[in-house]
Amino acid sequence: MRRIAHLDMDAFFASIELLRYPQLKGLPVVIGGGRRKVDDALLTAQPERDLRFIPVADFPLLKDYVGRGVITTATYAARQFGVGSAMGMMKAAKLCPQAIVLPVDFDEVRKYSRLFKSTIVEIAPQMEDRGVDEVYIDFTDVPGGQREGGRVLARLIQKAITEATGLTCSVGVAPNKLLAKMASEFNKPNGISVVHETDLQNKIWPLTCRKINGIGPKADEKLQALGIHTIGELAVLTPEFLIRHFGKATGAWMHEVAWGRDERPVVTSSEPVSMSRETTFARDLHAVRDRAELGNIFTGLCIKLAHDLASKGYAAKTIGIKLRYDDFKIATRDQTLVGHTHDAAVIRQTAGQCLKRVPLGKKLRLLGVRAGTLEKTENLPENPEKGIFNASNMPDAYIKRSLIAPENIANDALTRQLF
DNA sequence: TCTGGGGTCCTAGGACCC
DNA sequence: TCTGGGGTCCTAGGACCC
Repeated sequence: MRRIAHLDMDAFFASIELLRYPQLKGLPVVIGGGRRKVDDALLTAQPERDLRFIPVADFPLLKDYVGRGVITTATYAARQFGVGSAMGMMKAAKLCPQAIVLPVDFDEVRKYSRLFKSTIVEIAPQMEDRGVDEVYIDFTDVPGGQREGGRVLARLIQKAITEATGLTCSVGVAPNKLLAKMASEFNKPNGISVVHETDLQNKIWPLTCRKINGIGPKADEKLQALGIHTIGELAVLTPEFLIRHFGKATGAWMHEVAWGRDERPVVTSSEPVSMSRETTFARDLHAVRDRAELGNIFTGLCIKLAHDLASKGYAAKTIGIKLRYDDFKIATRDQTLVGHTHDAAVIRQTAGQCLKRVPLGKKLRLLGVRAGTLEKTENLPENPEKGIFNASNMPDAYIKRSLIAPENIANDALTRQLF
């Protein structure tokens, strides 16, 4: 019988900090940043990390440090105050003034991430990576994986992870990934939950539709408008009805998941589809008035992206940009090249072409550069005509095929001058 | 005091090729 | 020459997830 586990680490980022600073145990702590700048500012301001154990309220320059940052995670003590991940840092500070703010230590997070995953793989080799703190594990063919519906193996893995890392995790075991993911939420923290097909009515159907991995705020809003709140209510609807309201693929999928059906395999390895770098500015910038600053940031992003690609051994055939305006509206443009590149100059030039096709009247909040249609560098031919482009061997007609109407390319003096 | 950064997948129209 | 259909690529936007 197929047994799939979903495992996620409990308050991963926060727990790592608590491990390092046990004196914070039981106190409300919010871990934030996301922006390197914030982290750097905090570390510069308080090189002795102990000095940072100051409540947010006593942090007069907080805004300068956290700026537009959001919370990555919060300890359970902080969550009591309604503080949660993805919340703006300043809002969290208001909700819980006694909270202590710490920056994310990404190197440390990666270290623990590798550690807990390698611990799992030694016990159960079929593991799917779902981010720094989450995995799926196929228990089906692991010795003992069927005992007590998977509970015995879950307990073994949980214990091994705690021994190796000092951290706790929650595990859900079920017939498939969909149900395993929901099950891992049932008993947090440090819990195990086993779900069988027969539990569908009593354990799954009472849950809100939002608990389904794949139903987000938009789909939920539509369902609410139709009077559907729980998964049980969703299960009653015919596929035809759902297809009428949500389209062919989504409608059919919704019906399947409401009945707890999911045949997706546990995928142990995959190739990246795209890589990107983006940054939210400390203040909104204008393409004309803040030209120099914007240009520097833009070039910096291209250089970082080129470095990411090269260091991971990939080259990209599609280069794109992403803008977020001050009103939070997003625009993207991309362009496909005749060959692949991981060269910063080529990326910068192509991304610059993209920028010419986007309205630049409004102030900008975010700028991003993206590389898509990736190929392993080692799989590309040596011949520069088809292989890897850099600034010196790039052909004049390096754009794959122009599907962009000329009138959509700004060619006025100002735009030419800018990019 | 609004709302980070890095991803995946899907849709949809038009171009283009056979 | 006309007509149509299928398949794939390119681009833009959007939903969703960690």
